[in-house]
Amino acid sequence: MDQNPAPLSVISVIATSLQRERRRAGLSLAELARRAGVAKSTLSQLESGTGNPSIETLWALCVALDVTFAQLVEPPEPKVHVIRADEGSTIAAEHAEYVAKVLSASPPNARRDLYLITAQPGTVREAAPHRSGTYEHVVLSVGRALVGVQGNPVEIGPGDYIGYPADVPHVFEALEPDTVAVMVSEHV
Amino acid sequence: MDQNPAPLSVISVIATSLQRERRRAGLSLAELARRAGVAKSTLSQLESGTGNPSIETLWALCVALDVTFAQLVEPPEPKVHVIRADEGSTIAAEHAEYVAKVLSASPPNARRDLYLITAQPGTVREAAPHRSGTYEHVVLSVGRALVGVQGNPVEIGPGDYIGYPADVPHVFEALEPDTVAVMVSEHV
DNA sequence: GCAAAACGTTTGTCAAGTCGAACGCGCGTA
DNA sequence: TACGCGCGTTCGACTTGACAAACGTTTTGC
Repeated sequence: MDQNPAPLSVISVIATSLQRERRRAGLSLAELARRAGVAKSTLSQLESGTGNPSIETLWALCVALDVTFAQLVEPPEPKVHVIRADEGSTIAAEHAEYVAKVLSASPPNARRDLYLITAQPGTVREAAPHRSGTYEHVVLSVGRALVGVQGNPVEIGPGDYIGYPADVPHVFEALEPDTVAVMVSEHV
Repeated sequence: MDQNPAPLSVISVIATSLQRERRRAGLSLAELARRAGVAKSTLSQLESGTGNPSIETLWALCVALDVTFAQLVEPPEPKVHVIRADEGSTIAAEHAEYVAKVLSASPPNARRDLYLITAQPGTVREAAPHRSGTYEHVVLSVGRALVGVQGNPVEIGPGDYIGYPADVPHVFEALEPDTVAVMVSEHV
């Protein structure tokens, strides 16, 4: 039932993240333990990958370190990445009237995806609701479009921004040829 | 030792989130417990706000529910939001040669910010490194620009995308008048 | 209408996390 | 050199979470 990449490594990820964030904050193990209100022995075990912290313990450490929960459980991976306008894999709809290019997906723990959308008028793209907690941001670059939740879309033009919950039916309808937009789809 | 706003509420948030996501998935308490490999008594206690789950337990539930960690610890708040091209607060640099408009900030637990950038040629915007783990995505809409880490920027044009770590010095230099770009700044 | 099953809760036992204290280590100082 | 301080680790006792089993309740099916 587990094909996930990190069943028990969650602990080791937290171990390294904890140490990384603690040092970034310039705190000693004892000092952080004091501020978070946990025993330094506990913190020592966590950073060494031993043990399986409770939520309250981890939360106290998050608060003391001023970091988010996700910062401790998701490993980083920073690299410069360029995708030219004529490169990248595109996700075409039925016709070539709606083309979405994935610029930056968010594996493995989904968070947000970044798309470049090129759409033609004449067809309405009705998207089924995505998973709960999904929210989409759209910035229109070229053209005009009707965007938003189904039944109450908003017309936007170049430079306009719209954000809307995407866990309900929503639409994207180009009103001019070669309408281009940048879309960020994120999971809460 | 706890003055934080949510010492035990973390548990209650998880309790409600857990039940919400479980029902959204159409699973019974016993069924979810079976899939996640945890005792249903444990799950029952968690959903009732009793107890303080360990990371491994919560992780198993996240995997079984196919949700992210953040989905269980952060309450949602979905609303449609529109910012017209001539609206919104802008962050101007020295002159009017670089204008960044905040489209979507990410309070309170910083995650990602969404900007619309309008820049003029002639000045190089050199940004100091942001907090560790920050990564920026840029999609160019109009014009041309040199973007990327300092010392090794990349020239991009309309439709081009570039992502780069922003916890090191980086630059944004417009090469044409009225260069427009969408930028997503996110914290890992 | 009753038996069988499923659901969610409660209880008791065992394992494990948390804590405080003691320990070894390195460093600055008298 | 010896002392004191802070660091991070290890050890024993206590507390608590995870589990399996039994419970009462509701729903399904014969």
